[in-house]
Amino acid sequence: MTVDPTLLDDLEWRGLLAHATDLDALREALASGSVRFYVGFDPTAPSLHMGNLVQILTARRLQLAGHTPYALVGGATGMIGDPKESGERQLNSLDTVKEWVERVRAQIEPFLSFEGENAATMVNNYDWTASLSTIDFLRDIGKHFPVNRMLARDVVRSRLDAGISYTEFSYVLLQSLDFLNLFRDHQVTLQFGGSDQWGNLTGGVELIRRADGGRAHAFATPLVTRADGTKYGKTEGGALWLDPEMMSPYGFYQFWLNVEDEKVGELLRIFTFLSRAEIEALEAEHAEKPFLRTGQRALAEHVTTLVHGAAETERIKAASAALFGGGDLRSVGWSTLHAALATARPLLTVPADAVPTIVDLLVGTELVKSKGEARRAVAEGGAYLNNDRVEDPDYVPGDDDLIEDRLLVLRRGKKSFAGVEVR
RNA sequence: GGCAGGUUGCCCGAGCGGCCAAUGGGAGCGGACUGUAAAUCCGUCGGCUUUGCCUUCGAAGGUUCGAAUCCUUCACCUGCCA
Repeated sequence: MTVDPTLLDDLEWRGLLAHATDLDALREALASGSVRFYVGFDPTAPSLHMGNLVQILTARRLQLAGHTPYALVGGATGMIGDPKESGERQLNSLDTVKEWVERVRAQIEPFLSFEGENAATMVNNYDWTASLSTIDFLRDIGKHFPVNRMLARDVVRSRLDAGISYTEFSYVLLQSLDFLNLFRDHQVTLQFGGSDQWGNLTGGVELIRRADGGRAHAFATPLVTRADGTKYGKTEGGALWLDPEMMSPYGFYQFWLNVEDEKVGELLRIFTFLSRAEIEALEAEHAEKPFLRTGQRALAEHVTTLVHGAAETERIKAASAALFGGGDLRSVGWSTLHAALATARPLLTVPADAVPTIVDLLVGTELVKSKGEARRAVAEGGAYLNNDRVEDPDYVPGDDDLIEDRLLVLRRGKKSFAGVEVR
């Protein structure tokens, strides 16, 4: 298998190397042939999200460069829980973890190739962890972990006041054991993960050295944050899920389209497979004519295509054009408009002989959470019917408001649309 | 173990018997400006059958015409002394 010698430089240029063990040694290893590497995903939710996508795409980059992926789902580690600063995790039942493992597995698979010389392999750490005896675990693994070192880790230290269970404290041993097992049984010599995983990554490298005298490598990808340094999804609607049931592909596309100017270049590097030349061209164009939002459009299109496919992305682009086009909605055409609104969120159907007030429609379409909020939206001038501001909270749409006799387009603020079908 | 203090809306944090759905800041939301960006300014920010009513100020009781504010018990947290 021939490998792409420029891989590491490309990763570096894309800003994907936040931390790494000896870079020169890693460069040498990657140049000498197809390296077996692994990246793990714990089933902490029914779906992976934007943060995990960084790892998935990075794994794909390595595979495209000729290296051999082992994608690990954490059936075992998901039962324990990686310590996080905000506090102790709630343990999930075995059934829940098993279900989530399958969902996560299905989300990863489309991004990797399971054929050819460097075919990917899926593994589940439950397979080699579940049967491990406590005695063996403590003797063979635990002996290599000095508690004083474990206590010095940032996450652990940050939890010492609030408290941390022995369960979570032990997590690093399990993840390190994964690396050791894959090293022994599959000659896996590289692990990467998010920068919050750095301690766990080096834990594995160190265990391999202590237990087997082996040499392994690790690197961490950066945490993707907003321009002001806060986490994406932390404050607003929640995480950016990859599952279309948990986050509509339309909402997913809109997220990328609305990214801040100063983040576009960085995100194009991390989340697309566009070449360096292509990205630099986009950045140049964006710098010159930022109002065209060329970078955001390219970003939204490419990432949405990666996650939801080209056909879905085309539908979303058409929907976005219809809703944000700025022209007369009546000229868009019923079927296009209907599809566009349905893409944004489920349509509300109301009987023609009992059309509710604008306030009730806002609540019914879930554009607002309560009637109070709906009244406020109207008072603030943030409620629109067919792109015209509505000022009377008791307004009841009449026949003249219907587009092609059966459709109402509701809008809350600048960006949130909902369709109402009258029949 | 002793002494002192704290627990308020999404977060931080005022209030210390009626004028309190509760000051202020942040986040969020809306408007203006713009480019479905950022910054800025303005507004808004528990619910409802909305000139009023209902549920909120750690939990449960109590005092009072009336409590987030006073008393009692309980739970948790933080300082100081052992």
